Amino acid sequence: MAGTNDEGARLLDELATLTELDEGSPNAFRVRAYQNAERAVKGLSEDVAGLSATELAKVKGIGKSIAGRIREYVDTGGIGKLEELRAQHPASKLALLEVPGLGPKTVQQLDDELGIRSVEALVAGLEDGSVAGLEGMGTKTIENLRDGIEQLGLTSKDRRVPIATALPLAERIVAELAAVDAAAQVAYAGSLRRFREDIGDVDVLVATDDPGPVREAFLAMNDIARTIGSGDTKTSVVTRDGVQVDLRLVPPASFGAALVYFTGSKAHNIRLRQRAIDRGWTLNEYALAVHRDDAHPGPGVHDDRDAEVVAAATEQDIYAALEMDYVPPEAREDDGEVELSADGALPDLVEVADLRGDLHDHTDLSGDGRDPLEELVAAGAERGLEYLAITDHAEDLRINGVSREGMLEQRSALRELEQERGDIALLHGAELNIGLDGSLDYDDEFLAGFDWLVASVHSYFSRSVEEQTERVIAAIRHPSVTAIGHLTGRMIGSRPGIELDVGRVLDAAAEAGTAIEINAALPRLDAPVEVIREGERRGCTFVISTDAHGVADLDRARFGAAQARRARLPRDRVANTWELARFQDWLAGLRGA
DNA sequence: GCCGTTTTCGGCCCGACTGTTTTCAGTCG
Repeated sequence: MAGTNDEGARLLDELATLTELDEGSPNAFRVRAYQNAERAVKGLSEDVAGLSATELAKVKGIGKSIAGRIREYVDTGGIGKLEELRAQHPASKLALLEVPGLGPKTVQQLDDELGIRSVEALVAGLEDGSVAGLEGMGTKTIENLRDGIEQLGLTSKDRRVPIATALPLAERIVAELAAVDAAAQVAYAGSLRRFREDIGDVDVLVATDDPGPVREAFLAMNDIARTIGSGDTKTSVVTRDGVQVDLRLVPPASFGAALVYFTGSKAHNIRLRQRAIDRGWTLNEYALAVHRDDAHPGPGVHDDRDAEVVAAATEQDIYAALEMDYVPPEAREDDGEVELSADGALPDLVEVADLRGDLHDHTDLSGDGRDPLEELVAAGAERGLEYLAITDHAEDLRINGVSREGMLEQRSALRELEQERGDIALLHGAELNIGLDGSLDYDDEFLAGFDWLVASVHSYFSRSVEEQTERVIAAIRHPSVTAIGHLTGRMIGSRPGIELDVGRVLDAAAEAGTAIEINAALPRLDAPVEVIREGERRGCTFVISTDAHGVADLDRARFGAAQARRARLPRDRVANTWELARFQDWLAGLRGA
């Protein structure tokens, strides 16, 4: 899908970094222009290869010059300007920007005055004292650079933590701090709150008038290995797992403004501030307030008497003041949501409470499930589910698949249980294994006896795009298959997904009516956001499933809803938000067709 | 380098922190 767009965006990113170094300032407007163009290219649904320079220049964020560079890349495979910059600033010099405390100015100074163009050369310069001779290099700076180099790779910005690690950590910290009396409100923010699949560091925000006890409670937590720094408003630590956590302490009246600010994304915030400026206001982490040039309170002083506050206490207040619909954190990436919310055109997005059914659940009948049928069903009913599909692994999965006899026994037990309870509709299903050739477990007649069938890939992850696409499409087109489970099979941070021709797969799913699962397990979050978006454009139906292997897993439905919001998927495209009658009608049509 | 119901020039988001200086530059998020 749009391979040239990905590569084009990557080249623009490199152009931005090299230009930053070349211009010596991260705020050089040319740098931001490249970064904006990069995001514009990423957000395009068409392939840049098919667009003329004139068409490209019409895209917001891309002007005449960058349009020309993109065409140059499409036509020749490279960009002259980029080659030029690469020659001037070798990759080893770019790596210096990764050293904490080194920015473009200092990197250029090191090169100009000492010819230092790599981390190795910097280490040598620190050893022999030549760096210490530079202007502005005091003993503290030298020490920080030494420490920074040592930490490279440990807590550097490049180290990405999978959401499955970061989110439980953040929730543990939030729970612990919420128990402190002085903490009025506690939340995690940053890219984690935006539900990115991997994050750099964890940001935790606490509203308090009395920072001392909050900070103490934080520093006393078991998870913490060492403290990087601690001030009145910010404390940074590294956990035993090597995850950096920043604690931010803000006045309660500013909590909403701080939450917006620290949730980001940076690009989204810039758009909000622009809207503030357009209205004669200014937006920062303390408040949305009337802008006054003559009333600069000075650094560190934020006296509300000096500025007329328009909104600050809640995020909702701030968005409302900016004449926007509230934008859920997952959608704050500045890829169209600002315009949509300003126009009142954001689609209705999925909340966990909208999920009436769960359609991928394992009991202890298959080897990897933990809880018996009765307990899982009871737990589903307790959580307010109106329908539940039991989908144990079918016989092809050698380790823990279920025989025909086992399935039939489960079916009668399930029908009986449904009658007895009367408070939840039960579907008898299975999770089928998609073989390398697209074949499925059992035979067609036996498959037709199930109410709901999820087909998923569990093996042969490294095959050609063509093979993978064909096997998945074969499963999609099978008349008894109702959904495709964890489409790519990826495990975030540890296993890449299978390579698919996503467009062909999604078109086949849209045509057959087979639903695409949004698997809510944090290590999976599969289908990925880009695939969901593409599927929405191509007319696919989705289901959000917990893939529960035990009662507790039912609670991760909220992660599936978050993934759907991140993809900005309209609620009505998710079949398990539908009331039972509508869901059953749809299912009957799907299986009868 | 991009953009425009104050448009073809003159803007471009905002503040904290650090270290090094005595009023600020660079870095970071």
